[in-house]
Amino acid sequence: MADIPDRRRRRRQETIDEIVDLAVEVMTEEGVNGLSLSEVARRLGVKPPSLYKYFDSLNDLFDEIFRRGQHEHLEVVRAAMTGPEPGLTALRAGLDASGRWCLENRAVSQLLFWRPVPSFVPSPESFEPSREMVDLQRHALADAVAAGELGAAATTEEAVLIISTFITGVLSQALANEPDLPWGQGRFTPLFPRLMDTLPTLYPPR
Amino acid sequence: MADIPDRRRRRRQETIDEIVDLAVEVMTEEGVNGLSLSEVARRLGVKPPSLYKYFDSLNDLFDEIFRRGQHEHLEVVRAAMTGPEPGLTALRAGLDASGRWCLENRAVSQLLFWRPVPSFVPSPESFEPSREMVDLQRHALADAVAAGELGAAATTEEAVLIISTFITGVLSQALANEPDLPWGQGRFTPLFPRLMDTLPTLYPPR
DNA sequence: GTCTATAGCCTGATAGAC
DNA sequence: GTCTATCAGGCTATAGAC
Repeated sequence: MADIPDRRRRRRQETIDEIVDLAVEVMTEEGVNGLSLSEVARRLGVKPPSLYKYFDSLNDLFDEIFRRGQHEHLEVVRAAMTGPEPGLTALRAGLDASGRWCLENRAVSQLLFWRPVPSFVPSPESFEPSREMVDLQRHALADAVAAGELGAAATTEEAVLIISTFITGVLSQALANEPDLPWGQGRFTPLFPRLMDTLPTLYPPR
Repeated sequence: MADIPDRRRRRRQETIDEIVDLAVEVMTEEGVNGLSLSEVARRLGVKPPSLYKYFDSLNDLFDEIFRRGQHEHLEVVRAAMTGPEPGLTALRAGLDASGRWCLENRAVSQLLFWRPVPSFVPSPESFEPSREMVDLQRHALADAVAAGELGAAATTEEAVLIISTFITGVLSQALANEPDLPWGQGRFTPLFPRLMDTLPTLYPPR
């Protein structure tokens, strides 16, 4: 009988997962702030009040989606960067994986990177993965400098910002204008490799 | 007495302008799809049904905001490009004006370039200014090639896309992370000149 | 954990008097 | 052109029975 609490907790966790998945579905179809608890309840086959046993408010649900999104995105990028040769190769692999993930998770990406819901403010701890992300890129750039792929200036704040501008620009246009095409297809995402190729001229190794 | 219809029309036009201005205010405060006719009516000091004398539906109001936004943005860019020397200088002046306008009109920019309201589909004729915009850039690039500032490859579709990626990337990050800073301040918008400087290495004149 | 019931809002839109 | 009145529905969130 001692395992009954465990089973309960597991069931509860499964329900929470299901709610989050359905919520992401709704956001994808109706827009990020088209999310409503009632619609999620409808799809879960449950009445709206029942959801309040799992989330205290709509804002809490947003926060959980945000938190999971940040975490998943970070892990995808980290995984993609650990295999390949350090430096520029790893950096490109990571950003490539980021782009792919963002287009496979459009609604969540918009929540993470566009802030389309002014009333939703992510909790401070939700930002931790985003700091780690910058660290990953900084490290890859430092490796690239050490390997002679880039000049020393590539370890500045500016370099990180320029790289994130490349990926943000490509993704923003793809999400807005070609929302149904995966990474690598269409007019915009193929620009990314071309833009990354300019890094050695922006930060020439001496 | 023959001018009474004129005065009526003028009054009507003024009211329409006022509605649009208030709607943009609401979008700025509550998010693009936080716009509601009731809130506009409240601010106009009028009951919601009265607005239906001016717009048939919320969608029509969105469309008018979209149409005006496209038009105003195009004219701002065109004006900025006609003064200076043709070629790269004009191109940079135009994009600079575009960035400035977008940050001064954040909500409208989001409506124009991010499509955060899936249920809103702009009418086809609203897209005309956007085609003209591309033409302006194409012309400037052609001038730059003729002046020997860039290589012939700068007249390709790719060049236009890369330039729009630069401005989109910078603006997306500024709008999401530094929504209160004007063009030229903060961490992101100062990257733009730096990015434009890379054009001659991307498309080297021969 | 689920439900019904409900409070207390909000919304877009229409009909018809003035 | 403005209003009142109203429809018909949406929403978040809570209280309390089962």
